[in-house]
Amino acid sequence: MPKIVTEADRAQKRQAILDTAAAEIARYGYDRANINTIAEHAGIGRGTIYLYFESKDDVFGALLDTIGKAIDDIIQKCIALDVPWSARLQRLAEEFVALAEHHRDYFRVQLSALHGVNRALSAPMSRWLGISIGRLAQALEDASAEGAIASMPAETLATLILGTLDTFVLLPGDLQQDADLSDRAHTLARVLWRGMAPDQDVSA
Amino acid sequence: MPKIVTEADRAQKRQAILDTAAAEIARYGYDRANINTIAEHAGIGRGTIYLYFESKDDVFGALLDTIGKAIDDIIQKCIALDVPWSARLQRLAEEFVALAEHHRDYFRVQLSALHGVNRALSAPMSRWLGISIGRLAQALEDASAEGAIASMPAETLATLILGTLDTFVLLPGDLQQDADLSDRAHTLARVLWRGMAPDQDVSA
Amino acid sequence: MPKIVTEADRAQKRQAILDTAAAEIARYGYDRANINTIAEHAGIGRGTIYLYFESKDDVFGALLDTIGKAIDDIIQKCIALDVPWSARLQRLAEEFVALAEHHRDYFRVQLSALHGVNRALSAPMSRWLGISIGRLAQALEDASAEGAIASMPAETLATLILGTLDTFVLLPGDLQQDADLSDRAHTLARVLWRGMAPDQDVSA
Amino acid sequence: MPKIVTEADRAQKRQAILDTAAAEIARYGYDRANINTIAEHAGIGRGTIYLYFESKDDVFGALLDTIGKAIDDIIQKCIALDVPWSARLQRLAEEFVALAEHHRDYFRVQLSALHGVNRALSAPMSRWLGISIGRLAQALEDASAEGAIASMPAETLATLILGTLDTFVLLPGDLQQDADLSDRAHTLARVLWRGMAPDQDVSA
DNA sequence: AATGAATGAGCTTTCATTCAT
DNA sequence: AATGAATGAAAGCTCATTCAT
Repeated sequence: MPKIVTEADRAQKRQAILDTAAAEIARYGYDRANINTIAEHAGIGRGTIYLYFESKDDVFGALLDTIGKAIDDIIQKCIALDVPWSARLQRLAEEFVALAEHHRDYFRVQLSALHGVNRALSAPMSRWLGISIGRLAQALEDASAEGAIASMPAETLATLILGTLDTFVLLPGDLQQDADLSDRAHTLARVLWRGMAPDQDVSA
Repeated sequence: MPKIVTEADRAQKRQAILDTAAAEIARYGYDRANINTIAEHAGIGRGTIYLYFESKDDVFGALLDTIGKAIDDIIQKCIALDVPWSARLQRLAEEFVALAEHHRDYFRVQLSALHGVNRALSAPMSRWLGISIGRLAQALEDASAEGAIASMPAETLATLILGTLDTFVLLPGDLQQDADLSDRAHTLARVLWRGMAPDQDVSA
Repeated sequence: MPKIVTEADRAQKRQAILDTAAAEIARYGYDRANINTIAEHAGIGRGTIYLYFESKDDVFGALLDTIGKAIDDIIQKCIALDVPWSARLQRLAEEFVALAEHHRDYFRVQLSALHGVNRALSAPMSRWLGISIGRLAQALEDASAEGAIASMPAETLATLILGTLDTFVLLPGDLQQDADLSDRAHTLARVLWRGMAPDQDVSA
Repeated sequence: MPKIVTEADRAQKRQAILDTAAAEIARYGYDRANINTIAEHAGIGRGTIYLYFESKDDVFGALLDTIGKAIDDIIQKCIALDVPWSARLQRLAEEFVALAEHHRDYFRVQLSALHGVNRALSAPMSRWLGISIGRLAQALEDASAEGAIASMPAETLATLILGTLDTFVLLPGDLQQDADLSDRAHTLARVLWRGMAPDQDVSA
């Protein structure tokens, strides 16, 4: 009788590979992260990775999907909150910080994809970011129509917000700045809100 | 009889190598940009690069210095302007856009260094960014003391501004958004200014 | 309670594996034919093959025995026929063509063994071919003594006949020549017979 | 000043690689012949092979061209001889034997290509063989029209002759038969000639 | 007895770097 | 000073084989 491997076992191992890959990519960048090391750190054989993924690029692609989705989930959740926009921004910043604290690798990999490697690989990441930006832009447009925020080009504003958040959760660490990331997030949310609040309302 | 090569010749060839390297790295990322191709495109022999640089990493390091300095020059110039802060921000954004238009490669390489490759290589870039941020933070601190801008943690604000600018000049292109970059820069400066203006003054 | 597997079951499964292996090897050559695919096409588990054979080479060896024996059987049968040598040659060619039509894979594998792979693997095939050639040479020697064929070095003649037949049943297909294989076999037998007939008798 | 490498130097090294490759392929077959070993035996670095050839397949292709051409040259030369066909056959057999003695590897590689490896690789060899067979067939057709040989399907006869020659120069060695190859060639030519001579003339 | 997930040796290929010229 | 032919370490990937179930 064959060894029985449930779908859940497979999914779990797959995730373990992705986690290890994320750590490696975060540390060395995509090109230098190597399959041998990933396998070793994941505690599995070199060939095993190829039972779960078609190629190194496939590992990367799966990883980007996981990450892109995780970030998009945050966007979706925050813009759907039934609170004032200033609070939504606040929450958005907090959620990014939380994700960065649990999965700092995610942002490293995301930015590595956007900026560090060849075009082919940046495509999946751009796709997710495009989706998230579109989603946020739509919400901002609606808010603007209701007078909840100042009147501004929604897509530009959405790009600004998400681009800023992505960069912001990593930069302080990279630059070895020591102030607390949550405090920084608070400042960030405050500046963003003041920047986009309707003219009569800059409280926050 | 040794060929006579003036210091100016050397500097010029060195710069030519750096320019070609920037283009290659911007296109393929650091790891995939290859020395053979760089030499070929620079119109020199493969070995010649090693007369001007110690290694591929050394080329990269020199490039990052050039870029870091170019950006730092912009910061220095803009914060020294004798105009209101709202105008300085405006100018800063414009200068970034101008640099991005003349040397789009620079930002690609900068972000590739910060996010795409291994830590060792990101160090020189971080150093320059740290310098620029420190410089801007100091100016913001002074402005804050004079009441020219709202009271906020200066380093965080400086990090936010520069991080945002860096990302912002590339993201729209990457995402194939089609609005004009200058228009976007205008919006960006406006949001930033509103975000950091003293409470009584949010005009811009 | 162990599953009951009769000797006949074993033999049958063994043969199924050999047949599948023959097809794979014929299509891709020995080295590129892979055990995974063979198992899959044979409808059994990957490890099961190793219950029937020691290794990939062992599968190949067993296959070559099957093939070598099949060809040797033809030789034996044809030289034992109670008809003139011209007719025996004719029959030999027909039988080769028939085998090639039912088991084209066999000749592919045979030639792959003789010419395509390493020496170790060609040994079993050479052994069989040696046996067949020896058998045919003996018969030719006898025929020569009786004056039924021209006087010629028997081993050389036997090698010529079998070598020619082996090659001949595959070459036209490989070269995409379109004339009928049976017609070709007829011509082949005729040429061979004329070539070896006693001087006074070149009819055929 | 760059190292000066003449076209002749290049051609010579290229040929050295091909010779080594031929030996390796002859010994192990295409798939098991490996670039590492070829480089090692050729006394050059692994990467150097790739300065002369695009890939392993390219090495193989170049080799097949060399071999196919060498054999085709023999055909061309022999059928152009101004001697009776019996002598041309004799000469053909001798030339094949001579080539086999100087370049035994060639025939090994040729047959390895035809029979041992995947279709893609057998294509170039089939092409050459097709050319040679076409050439010989045409000459036989003419001879037949003039009554210099018996009336027979020319293409089939040409295939038979070349297929037989190819196989024949290797088989005795493979089978460790010890009779002299030249003697064998003589017998082969004699049988072939008797087989195809016009009816009134079977002398040789 | 049968399975197939897991393994890792071994392959082809790339490319930063060296060094004879 | 300049070159580019040569190198070999290192990477991604395949597949015969093992072994827990």
